[in-house]
Amino acid sequence: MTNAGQGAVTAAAMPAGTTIVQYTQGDGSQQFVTVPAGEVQAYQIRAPSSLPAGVVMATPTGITSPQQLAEESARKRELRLMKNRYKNREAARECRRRKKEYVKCLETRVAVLEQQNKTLIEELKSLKELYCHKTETE
DNA sequence: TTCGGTTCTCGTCATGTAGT
DNA sequence: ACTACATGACGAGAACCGAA
Repeated sequence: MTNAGQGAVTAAAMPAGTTIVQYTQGDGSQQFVTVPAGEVQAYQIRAPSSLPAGVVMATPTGITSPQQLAEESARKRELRLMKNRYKNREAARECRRRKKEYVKCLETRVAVLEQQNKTLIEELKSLKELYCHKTETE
């Protein structure tokens, strides 16, 4: 992350006391870093007009020591976990929605089959009666 | 009214699977 | 091998309900 460039920050979805910095790296890929509240000053915060309300740009300053790099990678790891959590939350919602829908479908099918079963039972009954009368008269 | 038990809902983690 | 996604399992909190 030493080649970090500029990025967007949105505080809205973050745990209290942290902010996310999104970097655009040299190769154009997006990277994220969580920034504890106390460290926000280490970034040069700007707010270009092209970004949505509540989003600002940030440029990190001087991350050079091994310790800082370790902290940085720890932040990256935490951020990755956070992003996974977010995605998984959505996935779980979707999964449950599908499951509900599936169960509803099954219940509908059960109702239809029960009705068919009733009809068939009635049909069988009347056929039996018909058959009985016929054999009686023979 | 309130307390304890039960059910529902949601977020998270772990794990399996398919696609690249 | 790595990644993204789907889903089961689990725990926490909310909602509901009947008994005291």
